[in-house]
Amino acid sequence: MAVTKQQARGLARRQAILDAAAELFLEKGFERTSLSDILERSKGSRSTLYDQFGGKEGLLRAMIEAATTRVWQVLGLDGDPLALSEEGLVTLGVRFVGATLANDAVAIYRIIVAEGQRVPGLAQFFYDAGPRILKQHLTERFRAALGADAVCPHAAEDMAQAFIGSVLGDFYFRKAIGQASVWDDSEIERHVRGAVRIFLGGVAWANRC
Amino acid sequence: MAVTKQQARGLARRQAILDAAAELFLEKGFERTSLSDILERSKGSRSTLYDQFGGKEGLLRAMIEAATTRVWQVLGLDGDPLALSEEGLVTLGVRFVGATLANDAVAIYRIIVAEGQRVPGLAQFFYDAGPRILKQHLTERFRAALGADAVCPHAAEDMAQAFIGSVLGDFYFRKAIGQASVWDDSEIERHVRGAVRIFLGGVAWANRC
DNA sequence: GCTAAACTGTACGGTACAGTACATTTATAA
DNA sequence: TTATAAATGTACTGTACCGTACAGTTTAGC
Repeated sequence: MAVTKQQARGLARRQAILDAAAELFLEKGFERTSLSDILERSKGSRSTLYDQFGGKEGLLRAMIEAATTRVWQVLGLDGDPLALSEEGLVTLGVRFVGATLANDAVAIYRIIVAEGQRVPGLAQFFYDAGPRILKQHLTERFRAALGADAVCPHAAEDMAQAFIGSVLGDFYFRKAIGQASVWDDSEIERHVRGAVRIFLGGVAWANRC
Repeated sequence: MAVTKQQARGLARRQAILDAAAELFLEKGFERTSLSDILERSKGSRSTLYDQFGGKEGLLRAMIEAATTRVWQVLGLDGDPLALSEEGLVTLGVRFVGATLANDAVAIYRIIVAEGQRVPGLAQFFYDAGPRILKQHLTERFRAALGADAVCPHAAEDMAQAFIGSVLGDFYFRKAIGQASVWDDSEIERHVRGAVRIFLGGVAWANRC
């Protein structure tokens, strides 16, 4: 067989440590989580951790790679054709904002902000596996929606960027610093609608109540 | 006299410690800066530091309050009347993006992201003294530009938020995680112009090259 | 010159924690 | 059954660093 039972046993312990690390890192941050915390929760042994990950930083890398993929694929927008209508974009925007503000996603971002400078490749991986893919995805859908009307080469990308930025507003900024962790759904929708109106029709449209 | 020479001497030492702390915290982050580092650079004494600030966390508070004010007042936009023209908004946007991406400002944000959860009031102070004031300022200027045309009560605020969000794009997000620390000015301007066009005329206008 | 405030310098207790070493136990394969 | 691979448990080392104590020195005010 491809994976022997002994190897499977190793993988199981690896996963248990990884799960505990993910919980604790996301909960308390990287610096403030000790290896003993992780070993206590995973029922694993110090030696196993070093055998599998080489140390605390290796564990961080492994955890970020797993968690980033997991958290951001929730944002994988379905392939429905994108209509450039107010209702369509408001629905999309509300879903996008909600998923982006998910606690786990923001917690990973916090860790990357704190450790990304120091750990080579961490920020790059995170960005490529998360936000970058999302932006590309949205760009493609805007390009399709524009269809033959598209003239300017950057138009679809600019649109995706403007849509993301204006719909998110400063919600993400504030959530990252731990301010007002939960917003009212209706407040988010109201904001998204305002942004979508500007996005669709420009400043003049923003004035419609 | 209001301040005796002895008190002045105290204030000078306080400032020296504060300056050194600001440099080191912004350079290496809060957790990774030791009091010994700060004392070495400020030529101060451990006892003085504890007399003046009560400890490492008190020093952080004092440093954040000083630095936030300093860094964000650079963004204090002048009071020129705001014209809702492409060129006017592009100029404003480029200046705004440049100031927001200043190394010191982003470094403070990183510290707040890392420590804001744990130190009560820190994030609140930062947000109120920085981003919040800026948003209010911009909202007022949009309200004035709209003048009597304004009908919807939230219009000016929505506009300010959408403008900030779309003009910033993901530059701030990326800079915060330490990715691509410097962008070409022309790239920023190109992006800002794309955002401004959408902002002014909606999606349809984004297609003009 | 005397007094008091402010600052200096250094030493040390206590603690937390990453990483290593190694003897022991458990599970798998032959 | 026996050999081997994998995981465990624990103890230990070395280090970093916050916070405190305290004796000594500089500086200002009268």
